[in-house]
Amino acid sequence: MTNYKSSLLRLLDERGYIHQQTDATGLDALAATQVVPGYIGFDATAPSLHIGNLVSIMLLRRLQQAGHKPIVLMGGGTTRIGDPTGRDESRKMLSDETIEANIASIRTIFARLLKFGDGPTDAVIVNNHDWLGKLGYIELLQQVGTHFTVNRMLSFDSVKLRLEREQPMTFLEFNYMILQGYDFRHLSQTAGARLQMGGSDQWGNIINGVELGRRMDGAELFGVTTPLLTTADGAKMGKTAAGAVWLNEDSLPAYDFWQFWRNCDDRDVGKFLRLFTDLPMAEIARLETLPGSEINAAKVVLANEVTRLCRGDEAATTAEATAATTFAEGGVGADLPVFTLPAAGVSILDALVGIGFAASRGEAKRLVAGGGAKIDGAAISDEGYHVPGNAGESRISAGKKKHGVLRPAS
RNA sequence: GGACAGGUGGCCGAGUGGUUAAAGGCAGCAGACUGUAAAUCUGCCCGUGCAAGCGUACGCUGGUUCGAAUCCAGCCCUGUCCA
Repeated sequence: MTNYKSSLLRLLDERGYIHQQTDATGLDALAATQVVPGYIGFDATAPSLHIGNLVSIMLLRRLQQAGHKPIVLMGGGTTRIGDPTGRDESRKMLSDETIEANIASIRTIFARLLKFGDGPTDAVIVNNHDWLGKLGYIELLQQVGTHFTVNRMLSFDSVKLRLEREQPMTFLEFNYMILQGYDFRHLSQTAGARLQMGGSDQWGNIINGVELGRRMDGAELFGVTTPLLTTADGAKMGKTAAGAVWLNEDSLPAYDFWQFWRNCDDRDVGKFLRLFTDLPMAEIARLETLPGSEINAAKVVLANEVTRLCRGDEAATTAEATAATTFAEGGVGADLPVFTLPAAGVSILDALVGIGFAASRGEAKRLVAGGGAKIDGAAISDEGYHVPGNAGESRISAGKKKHGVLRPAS
């Protein structure tokens, strides 16, 4: 399976993007001879995509790098349904305005990672609400409904697991896979799409589209899924203390984004470098085999590269500088969160809450009691400690990784 | 519409009248050890308060009781089977 003719599959294979394919040799042959328009669908449930989506986004980037055409499908229509895959509970219904606003916000990340335009390999964005929204129910049933059997639909994991666990699944959600299948068929007709990609959990949905295209139009469509991205200790990727690792700047500051990568597990460094950076394979091979604590240098490279791609050069440079100052010198970097001290000063508890290191005063107390609260590196063990408002700038820390600046109100 | 089972803290899941802010696990936070890693060990893990305490909390509403997550009634929601 490793002797691919096409640069596309060689690239995807060596960087670890391929989990399953519908027809590896067929796709390989196609990609070796012509430009393949390929798409990935993205939900619009939040105003930003997160790290879990980054594999898919990078996959589109690789597609373009290999000389093919990426199509970004925004799920304006399907988000109104809610993908039941991997979910035990029905998703909350989102208003149309929210969905449209989310789509507008999400688009910004693609602009950084893909080249858009009118050229043959330039990326485009489409919104499936444009066609799904117009679809009549009778029309859908006639055209598409005849190609799906309920027997088969029930056999898909997304449905089967719900039923086995005796969890509710609404008819609305049950239809999700049909609409996603319809998307593929529609894009193959209107945009020449031949390939749909997605996470491994999308396998069933992708297959549906491939088969629907064949049955309705006799089209030869392909599907590729990426491995489910987990961290080395098996947890689902993309969670930090603050929640999901968002790709958009307004959802997660660049410094925190940078820190996420800097703090990754040793064992994930190589995998992440291959998936999320454009560094040459030889360089990655060198970095990931750095022995012992030298691997930290590779993590810095990883953090820099990914931050650069997703947030821009300046964000990466500043974040790295901040980290260097903060951790190596025990100082305060430009990117650290700032809490402005009132003239009268505040209690240590209010300072911790104010800067966002503790969600409540109770939590701040526990932090102090546990010895995790520090000012200028010195542990504060008295929860009644008062931070003076006129003693100059100081560094406040919660644990070893969270640092911030206490700045007097000039 | 009927019969049965169920709805507990971020999640899973114990708990059938008081000692239950609610066992245990997961996730999370902090400390030790380290390399801003992993593993391991320790502590914490609803809010408020220095504290005693107070306020909230076991689907919703009402009731029984000195006292209810636990008993009763009605309602809402979910599952299984039946119509």
